[in-house]
Amino acid sequence: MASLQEVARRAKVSIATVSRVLNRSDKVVPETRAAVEQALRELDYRPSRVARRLRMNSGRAHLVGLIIPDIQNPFYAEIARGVEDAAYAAEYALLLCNSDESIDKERFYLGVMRDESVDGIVLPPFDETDAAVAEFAKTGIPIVCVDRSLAQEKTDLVEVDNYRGAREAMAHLIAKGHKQIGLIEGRSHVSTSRERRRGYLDALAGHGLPVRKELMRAGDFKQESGRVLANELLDLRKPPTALFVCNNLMTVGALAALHQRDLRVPRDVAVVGFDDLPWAEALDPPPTVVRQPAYDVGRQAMELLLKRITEPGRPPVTVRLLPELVVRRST
Amino acid sequence: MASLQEVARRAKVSIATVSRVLNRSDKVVPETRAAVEQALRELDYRPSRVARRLRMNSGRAHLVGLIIPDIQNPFYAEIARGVEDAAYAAEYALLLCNSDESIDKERFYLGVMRDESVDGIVLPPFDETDAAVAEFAKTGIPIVCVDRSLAQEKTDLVEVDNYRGAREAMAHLIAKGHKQIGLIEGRSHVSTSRERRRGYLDALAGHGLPVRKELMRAGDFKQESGRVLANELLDLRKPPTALFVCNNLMTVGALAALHQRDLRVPRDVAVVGFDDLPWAEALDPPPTVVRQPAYDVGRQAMELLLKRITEPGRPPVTVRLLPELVVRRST
DNA sequence: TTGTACGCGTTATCAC
DNA sequence: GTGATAACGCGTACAA
Repeated sequence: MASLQEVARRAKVSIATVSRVLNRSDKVVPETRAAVEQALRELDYRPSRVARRLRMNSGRAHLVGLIIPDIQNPFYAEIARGVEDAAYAAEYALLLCNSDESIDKERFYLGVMRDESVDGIVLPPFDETDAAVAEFAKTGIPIVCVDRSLAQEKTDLVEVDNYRGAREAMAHLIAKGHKQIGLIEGRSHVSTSRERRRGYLDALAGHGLPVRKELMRAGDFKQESGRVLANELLDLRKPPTALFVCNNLMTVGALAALHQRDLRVPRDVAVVGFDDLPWAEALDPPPTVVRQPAYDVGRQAMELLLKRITEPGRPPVTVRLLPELVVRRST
Repeated sequence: MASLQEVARRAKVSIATVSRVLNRSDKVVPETRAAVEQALRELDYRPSRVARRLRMNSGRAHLVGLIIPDIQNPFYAEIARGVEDAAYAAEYALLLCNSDESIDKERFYLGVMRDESVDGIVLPPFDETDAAVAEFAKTGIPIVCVDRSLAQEKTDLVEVDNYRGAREAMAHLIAKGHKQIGLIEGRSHVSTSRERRRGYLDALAGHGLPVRKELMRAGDFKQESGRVLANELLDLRKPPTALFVCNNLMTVGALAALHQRDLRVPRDVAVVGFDDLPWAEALDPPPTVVRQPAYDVGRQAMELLLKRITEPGRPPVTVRLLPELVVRRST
């Protein structure tokens, strides 16, 4: 709780000198430096990050924000962990918020970020046209998008090659002989959904398979919608023999629906999910998934943010990481 | 980015008046109030949380810290979610940190909390004698412990009745006919470990079963130690017929070990874990666990913290929630 | 009822 | 080399 003032008094110097000892390697004669350092130790002085933040223009708060839909979703937890580790390594603290896939909550938290004068934020935008984020971008506070991209604003971005992941998933299903493949995607204005759908459609076309519109359903990334939509698909007169489900929670929901109908996976219906699941090996059956390198997404996003903070003029960069098809026993 | 200064200029009043309009319902004549409010709107004024924090003694930062071992552990993710929801409801922001069960990382982050002048923190202490937390408590910044308690300091605390949970788990196992029950606990200086071990021992004694020291192993709460210790137990000349594993990650590790040895659960070895697992129903086999109400732990902790912030003199409170034995198919 | 002025703890720019 | 001192944005005694 000791302030510069008190340290200065104890060391019988001015606060300017103390500050110099702390920050700049300005000219300070060894004796006074020693005296100051002793006072610093004796009082267990620690600079107030708050006062520092108030004084500085920006970029030195050593604080960044992370806004994600839900920390309980392992995909975002993994991203968060990547961000946090990179932040810790650079001695940055992290303001974490859960937006619940709600644009209003996201807007509220963006306000908090602004009011806290964070050095920058990391987030997956609500969708491609996210007005709250676009508006926030105008403040000049650095933004790094993860997972999902923005249509208008060009910001730093770390994403995964969703198109490729979808193509691989579909190629795998098709190689297994499936011709009627159901798609359960997320909200359709989200860039990841768009890309995965494109992969789905191109894969069908590439293998000379017809597109059946009724086999394509859009949910909201949550478990319940996976369950509901899987049931809808299975109620079709000509139901799909395989499901391509576009995120982890919806995959769990879809599997639950299959389970409840006593359908055997993969014999009756095969399933490929997007996003890996924790302890996938312990699941019944272990699901085949397109694994995203979520930890790296988070880590690299934070590193990009740090770069932008120190070098604001740098043109925005897009990092695209590769997903990986992990074949297990649901296909 | 507009400051009080600018709003005042625009409304042709002093900053004091603007501040009054914003904060206190002080006497401000309707006309000037209207003028100020218009200026506020026109400039899209938002108070700087940083400046406010610097000015105020404490308790009004609307910022709290949460330090947990690992956000990727679903138990802590659930607590975090509970804390965050309660914080959001009160318009508090959350500084989140992962301590990785490392006392040094915890100490580092406690420093950050102090430097950030948070209104309070929520955390499960490293162990009962956690010196870093004890030291932090001296700053007077409110602390609410969750999950684990402190031996010396008396702080607000939200915990689960671990003893009772352990007794129920053991009673269940014993009722199934098991007499050789292995215990895989966490670090032994942690309050939860102590209580669960006590439950294990008392259950044995209560049913007239002998204690075999070699059946009791202490790990570090992480998955790998669950695997290693399960293997050690199974390598015993007289191996246990059932395992009581004291947290979620170690349970997963233990199940993996059993799997790898091609042992059937529960036929060859039965398993009860502490902490529920996400998608437990989809696991093979769905594990019997002692479920902790983690979300409520987090929510109530945050609510306790808010109470303490507004009423610092209040004597510390302990809230003890009940766990629940969820019988599934690993026993 | 409203305005002036101070202080919160820093950093940085001047003088000396 | 070192020391005053002016910001940063806000809340609040105190004066008007």
